Amino acid sequence: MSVSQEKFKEMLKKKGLKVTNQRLLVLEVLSGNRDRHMTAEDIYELVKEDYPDIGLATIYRTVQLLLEMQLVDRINLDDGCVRYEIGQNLYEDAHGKHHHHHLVCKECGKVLPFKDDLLEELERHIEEETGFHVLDHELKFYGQCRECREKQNSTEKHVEV
Amino acid sequence: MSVSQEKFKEMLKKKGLKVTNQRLLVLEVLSGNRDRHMTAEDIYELVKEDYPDIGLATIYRTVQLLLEMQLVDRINLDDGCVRYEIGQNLYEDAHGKHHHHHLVCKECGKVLPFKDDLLEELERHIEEETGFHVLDHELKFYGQCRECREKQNSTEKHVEV
DNA sequence: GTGATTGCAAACTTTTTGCATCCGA
DNA sequence: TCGGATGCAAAAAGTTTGCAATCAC
Repeated sequence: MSVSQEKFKEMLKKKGLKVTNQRLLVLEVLSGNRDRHMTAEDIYELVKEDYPDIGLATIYRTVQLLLEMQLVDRINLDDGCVRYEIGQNLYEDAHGKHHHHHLVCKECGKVLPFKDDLLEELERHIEEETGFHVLDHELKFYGQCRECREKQNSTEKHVEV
Repeated sequence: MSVSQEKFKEMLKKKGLKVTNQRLLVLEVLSGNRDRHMTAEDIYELVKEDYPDIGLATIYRTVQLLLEMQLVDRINLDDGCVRYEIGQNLYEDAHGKHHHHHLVCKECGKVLPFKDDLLEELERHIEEETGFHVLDHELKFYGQCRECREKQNSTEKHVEV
C-alpha cells in the first residue's frame, strides 16, 4: 500500500530507463499482494485486468529488472516455478536486507513467513571459518502446518475410510 | 565409495521393484561424486560411459525414485536445473537427516558445503511459536567466495583495464 | 510368462529471445 | 526524433509422459 512509486520512478530515471505503465503496474500488483508469493503468471493475470494488452514477456523482463534493482526477492518453492515478492526497499522504513524465512507445508503447500535474525550470528561464523563473504541467504523449512497436523490427528481418531 | 549397494537392493525388493543395471549405475555415479551437485544431465553423461544405451528419461525416473526412498537430496541452486546429491542413508554410520548447507558464490558459481546444527534450536522455536512441525530445511547462503574476493582485491589494486 | 522397466520421441512447462512496432523523454 | 520498451511468436531448456519393446524375477 505505502510503497513509494515516486522512489521507483526516480530510480528508473537515474538508470536512464523509462517509466512505463507496464512497469508501474507490475510494481503495483506486487505491492498489493505482499502476502502472496507470486509467479510470473500470477502477476500477468492481475496486470491484465488493468492493462489487457500486456505480454507475459514483459512481466519476465520487468521482474528481472526489479530483481536487479533489488526491489523484489526471488523465492523458489520447488514447485516448478519461481516466485517473486516485493522487498522492503521501497518502503519508508527501509532497512536494506529483509530477512524472513519460509515455512512450506508438505501437505497443503501453504507458505508461511517467519521472521528471525538468528542467522546473522551464523553468517559471521561462516566468514571467519571459511572466508566466504555472505551477502544474502535463503532459508526454507519443510514440514506440516498446524492445520494439516490437526486434520491428520482428527482423522486418525475417527479412522475415516 | 562405501555406499551399501546391498542395502539398496534390499530396499528395492522390499518395495516390489526390480534391481536393474540402470538403477545401480545411477546410484554408483551419485555415490562416486558425493562432492559434486549433479544435474540429471551430469548423471546421464557419466552413466553413459558404462552403459551407452541409457536414456535421459531413465535418469529422471531413477532420481525421482531415489528421492522417494530418501536416498538422495534435491538442491536447487537457481541456475535453471535441479541438482541431486547422495544422502547419508546408505552409509553404515547413517543418522537419517543430514544437514549441511550450501555457500553459493555469486561470482564463480562455486558451491561449498558447510556443516552446522544451529538450526535445530530454531526449529524447536518455530514449532513452539507457530505450531508448524518442521521435518526438513534447506539453507543457502549467497555471497562471494574467498578466491573471488581475493581476485577482486588484487584487480582493484592493479586497476587492470 | 508377466508385469515392471526402459528407450525413444513427442509433449509439456517455464522462461528467454529476435524482431518489427511503439512510445516515453 | 530516437533509443529504449513492448507484444508477439518462435525458440530454448528442463522435465514428463505415452507406448512398444525389453528385461528381471
